[in-house]
Amino acid sequence: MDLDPEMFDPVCPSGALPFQIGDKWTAMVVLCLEHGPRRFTELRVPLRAVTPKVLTSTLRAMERDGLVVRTAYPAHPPHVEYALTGLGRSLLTLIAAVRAWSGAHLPELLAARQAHDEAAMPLPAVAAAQPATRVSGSGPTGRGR
Amino acid sequence: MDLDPEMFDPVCPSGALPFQIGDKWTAMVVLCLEHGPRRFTELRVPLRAVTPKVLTSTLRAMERDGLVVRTAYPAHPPHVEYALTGLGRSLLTLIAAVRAWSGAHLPELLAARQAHDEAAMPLPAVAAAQPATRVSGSGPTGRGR
DNA sequence: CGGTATCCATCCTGATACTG
DNA sequence: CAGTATCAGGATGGATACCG
Repeated sequence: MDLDPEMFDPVCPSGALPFQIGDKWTAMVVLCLEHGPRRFTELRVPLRAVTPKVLTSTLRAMERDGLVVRTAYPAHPPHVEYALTGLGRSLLTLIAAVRAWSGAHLPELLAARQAHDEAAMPLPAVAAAQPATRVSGSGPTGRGR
Repeated sequence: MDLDPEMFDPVCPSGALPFQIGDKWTAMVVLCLEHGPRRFTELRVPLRAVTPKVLTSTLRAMERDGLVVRTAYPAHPPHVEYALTGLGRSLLTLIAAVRAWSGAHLPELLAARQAHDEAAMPLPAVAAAQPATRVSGSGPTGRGR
């Protein structure tokens, strides 16, 4: 009917963000830089001690996409600061929208997930206690990161 | 200064969406179902022939999270329809916000990326033609899905 | 039609250790 | 301090083939 085979841009599926922004750390880095520049080690604190390798690759990709600027002050010990660009700052409102959705709907999603999991895998003790109770559950559902 | 070590919820980093929603296909499935229920095979068309295995696991996870409902009509040949729930529909406005950001800023992001890549890796012919031109570029930048 | 079953290629992330 | 180098593990996405 109205499902167009070319409905989605192959470069940017669903008109969504280039995937980098949807990765594990980018949004968090943007939030960490919201109130001003931060240093490499400062960023690692709220990011639950993400390893330097991962933080480096995240920051490099963000720099490449014009979301942050890296400033190195020639000194010993080294001093490097990361700051949001205007483009990076523009993500703040979008991230706020995501957080608003989570605040409003995440509990419902989590409840649905829990109900689904419990229906598919009833407590063994209870299931065993009710001999003829039909289960009708579907197979293993597991997924979920 | 104000970077709180517990700034981010470990269950839902950055207050962002549970990761499933950020996966490769979920947002697209939501958009495909915007105007009414669709059948399994119908969904594969705009999704660029995603393999049945991947579409199945995406839909199962969405069902688990209460984003879609699956309805099977007992008939031959089989007839199964997927429809958005209220929760799934609530994602439409969020996805619209994402698309709006892309429309407004993606060109800028892509331009920054291209400029960065060209600066790091100038055309060999041009570079070779200018003997003493300093390059100063940083190392290999590659990433980018 | 609407899936499953296998196998496979990455990709991403992380732990650990070392350096200018 | 701000990274880089190496190695390893797991999850994701996909190709291909088969089934009720």
